[in-house]
Amino acid sequence: MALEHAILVSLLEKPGSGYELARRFDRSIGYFWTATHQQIYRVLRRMDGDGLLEVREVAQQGRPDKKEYSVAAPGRAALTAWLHEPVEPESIRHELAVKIRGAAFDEPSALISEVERHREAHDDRLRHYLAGERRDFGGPDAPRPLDVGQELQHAVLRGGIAFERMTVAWLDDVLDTLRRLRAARPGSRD
Amino acid sequence: MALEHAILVSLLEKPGSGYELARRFDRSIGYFWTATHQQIYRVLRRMDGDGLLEVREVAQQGRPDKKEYSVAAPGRAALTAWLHEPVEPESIRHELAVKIRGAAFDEPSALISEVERHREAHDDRLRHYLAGERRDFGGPDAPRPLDVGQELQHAVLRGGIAFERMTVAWLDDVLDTLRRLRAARPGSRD
DNA sequence: GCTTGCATGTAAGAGGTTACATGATTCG
DNA sequence: CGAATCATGTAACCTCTTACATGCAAGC
Repeated sequence: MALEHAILVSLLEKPGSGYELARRFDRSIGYFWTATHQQIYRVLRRMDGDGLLEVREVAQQGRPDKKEYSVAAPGRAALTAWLHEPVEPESIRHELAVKIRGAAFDEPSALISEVERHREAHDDRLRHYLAGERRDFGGPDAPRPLDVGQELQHAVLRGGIAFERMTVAWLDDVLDTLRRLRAARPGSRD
Repeated sequence: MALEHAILVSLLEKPGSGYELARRFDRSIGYFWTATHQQIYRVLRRMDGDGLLEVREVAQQGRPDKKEYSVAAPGRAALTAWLHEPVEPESIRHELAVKIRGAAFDEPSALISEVERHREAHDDRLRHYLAGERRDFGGPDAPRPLDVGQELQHAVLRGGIAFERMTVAWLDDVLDTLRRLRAARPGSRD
């Protein structure tokens, strides 16, 4: 049910339409929770039916009309209740790690280009996060004072930055390992 | 479909029953891919139906009989095909990060004990991984030579270690932030 | 006698992905 | 004139979780 809660947080930060939420789930919120527009529309309708949200039809010029959602009192109460109940620490799911272990049953060096691709993707994300940090928070050591919401958003962003940095370093380590294995068995091709 | 591939990798490393696989998914393989026994039994039956696996009924004494699965030639081919096709770099899903951003709309200090709990859980996992590394690979700088499978398993384990270490450090950072926010607003209770 | 471990499953439901569908406007 | 953006949805399908169910053996 975490999508529901992520939507509540996002709408409390700023009301918006399903379309706008879908775009946020490609960016800021999406750094730690993803969702497609189909899923978002479905959940919004359910949440509205449960009385957690308020809808306002907004007529626009030059654009289709939209439904602007905001959080109703019961929605805020639901979020508070969730914040006070413990959630289990999750384990990650990393498909690439499955591939790396699987490479032992194929040609390990054939994975090099795939791992390089992932390394670049994570490095891109890292640079993107760092740019966002400079833009929104004035760099890693923000000039205080920021408000509570900004402080917490910055703390979450620092987590994203730490994750991407760690991942890039680990994938470099994996690439070293794969190249060393290739060098040790000269019979194999890349 | 990554569960299918994780099962193929695990069965190539060592054939076993559904029950044994479920236990592996609580440990080694489970560090980067989780699955419950219900899911595993269902997928095993499907994979067997697709001809990817071989089954052998093993009678045991003092224990129920079991079905020992191993990878058939088409299963190995399916794994190889998957290894050669690119997978998309995944984004993480981190429920706790949603909570941290949501805390702006509640009492941020109320999250402290929850974050502490998660920090301890990740620290436990870290110590568990480090113990496994010493046991199975003789520590971070393994005395070479290990075989290819062990090298790759060690590389994946180093990723798990890096992830847990990064997470513990980040949660310490989050705790600092939450405590600083509490100190700045003395009216709030914990 | 009770709990834990071994071993396998069914059933229902929630959550998530992929494909398809529509229609207006703006920009190159 | 075609592609991209804004905006909302349906339908089918797959995956994953949770609850329930069974039965034997070993150890406390």
